[in-house]
Formats: sequence, structure tokens, C-alpha cells
Amino acid sequence: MKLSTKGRYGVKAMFDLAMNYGKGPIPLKNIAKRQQISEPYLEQLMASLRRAGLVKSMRGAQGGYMLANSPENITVGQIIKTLEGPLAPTECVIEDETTECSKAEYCVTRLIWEKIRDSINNVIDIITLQDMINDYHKINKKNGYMYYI
Amino acid sequence: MKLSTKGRYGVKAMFDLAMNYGKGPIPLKNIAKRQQISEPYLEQLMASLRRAGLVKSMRGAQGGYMLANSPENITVGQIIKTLEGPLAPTECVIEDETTECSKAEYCVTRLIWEKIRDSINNVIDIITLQDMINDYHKINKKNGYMYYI
DNA sequence: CTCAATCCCGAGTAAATTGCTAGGTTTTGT
DNA sequence: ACAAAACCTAGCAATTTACTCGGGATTGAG
Repeated sequence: MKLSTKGRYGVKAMFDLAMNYGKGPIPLKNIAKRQQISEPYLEQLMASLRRAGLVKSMRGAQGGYMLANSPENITVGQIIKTLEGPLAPTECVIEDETTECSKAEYCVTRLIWEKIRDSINNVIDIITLQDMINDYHKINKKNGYMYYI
Repeated sequence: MKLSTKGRYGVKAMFDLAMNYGKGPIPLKNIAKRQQISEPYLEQLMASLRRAGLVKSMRGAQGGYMLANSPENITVGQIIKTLEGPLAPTECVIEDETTECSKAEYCVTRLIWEKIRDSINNVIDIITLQDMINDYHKINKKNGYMYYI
């Protein structure tokens, strides 16, 4: 029951972009270096995020990536779901799945998986990139670190 | 972010044992058949559950497995954690891990993984096998099914 | 107008994990 | 004695993960 690196790297990279929101396009190379992620691998993740409409890109020299919306309008849930697929503990409780399990009506274990799914979604759909920035400032003020990871 | 079959099969098998609590040892073969799980595979899972002290076994003819405690004293969380390991979304927020990440103090993403971890644990550590039995009776009364899955 | 910086794209791949199967040994009630 | 059961160890095919690699297309700056 672990998140893969896709979800973890994705959130880090998007947080990095949020910290640089409004400063024009940020080259992938810089993000990868700051967040310590393999550059060509991160490239693939950014491609998914772009196709999902969460980031915009500018090609060519002085190009890079930027958030497609302001940090308070992008949730961690959007990022994770884009990169990992729907965040359900089992196949049978993936929301908006067309083919439902034939035993769904009387399956007791299903009720548990639904509760787990809902509790996860309640957390990640509420946290925005702006919340992360606020957390960062709080931590930073307290102990004086300057990294954003 | 899926549960593996270990966790899913484990919960099903333990629910099966809970439905048969007090009826003496239940042979693995019967559980496997009712819950539609490969018998030798389930055997491995039961071995883990036995070593964790969640079930007791009787060898020989008329032998089988039974819960080591009453259904209201066994949680879904105990079962899943035994079979899947600690239920944390990332390595860095596994509880009672000795080697902590060096960036833990100022890591903003870590705060998110902790919230996800806690929300999952709050759900599964509260649900007992007795709760599942109660759910079963509720569903069963409503629509007349007799399976327990 | 060139060129370096950048994003874009598809393929390949080693290592780990998952979900089993296979083939035995030991114990015990009837 | 014997059959039904738990117990144990090993192996293995398929899938997934976390990348790497090699090139092509754009574009701003000099």
C-alpha cells in the first residue's frame, strides 16, 4: 500500500513550481536538481501533468514549466490521481468504474475498502499547493531552513 | 496505491472465521472454497496470521483454524498490517521506524504523507470483525442473501 | 541566421514484487 | 492404520516500477 515515486516526485515538483509561481517558465533541469529527481524521468511525469492540464509548458530557450492555475486552485489529490490513477485500495471500489463487481450488493469487505478510499480522498482533495506553501513558511520561520522539499 | 491480494484475502478469511467463531476448528479447505481463494496460497497467509497471534490452529484430522480472540477484539488493521506490513503511503512515514529521513524536520511533503497514513489507520484500526458481522446481518436482513464475503 | 537551451516522444530494460504452484513432512482423530 | 488436516520450503511466470537512451522539434538570444 505504498505510493510510487510517480506520486511522490509529482507532488514535490508541483510544490517547486508553486514556490516559483508567477516567475515565468521554470526549466525542468532546475526542478530536477532542487528536488533531486532524475531529469529524464521527471520529464515523463511532467508530460502527464501537462496532458492533464495541471501545468503549461513553453518550448525553446528560456522555456520551462509553470502551473496552469494558482496554487490555491490545485490540490494534491489532482496531482496524485493524475500520476497514479484513481486512489482506491482495491479495483472494486474505483469510483466511476463502469463494470461493477457482481457481488457488490452483499459484499461486506467492500464496505471497508470504500471507507479507506473515502478517508484518503478526504485528505488529499482538501490539501492545495497553497497549503503546502503556508506549511513551508511556518516551518521555515520556526527553524530557519531555506530548502523547499 | 492498491492493497495486494494478501490483505484482501486475509480480511475475507478472517471474516469467515469470525462468522464461524465458537464452532471449533474450521479447515482451510472450507474457507478457501467459500471465499474463492487458492488453497495453498491461503495456507501461507494463515501461517503469517498464526505467527502474529491472530489465529490458532489444530493439526490432524478434524483440525483447522480458529480466531485467537473474539471478533470484537480483532481489528481489520491488525490483519492488514500483519499481511502487508505497516500501512504508510511512503517509507519515510512508517511509524516506529528507527532510521528517520534526514530532511524530516523541514520536509513539507512529509506532512501530507503523515496525514494520509493517519487517516487510513484511523479507519482500519477502528473496524473490528464484529463490526463486519453486524454489517453482514444488516445487509442480509435487507435483501435476503446468505453468502458471507 | 545560427546555436544552444529547452521541451517532446517512443522504445527498451534491469530489478523487484506479486500471486501463485509444487511437493513434500508432521500430527492427530477415528 | 489411515485419511484428513496443518506445516514447510522452494521455485517461477507475469507484471510493475523506476528508470535510461536516443533522437526530434521549438524558440529566444547574440
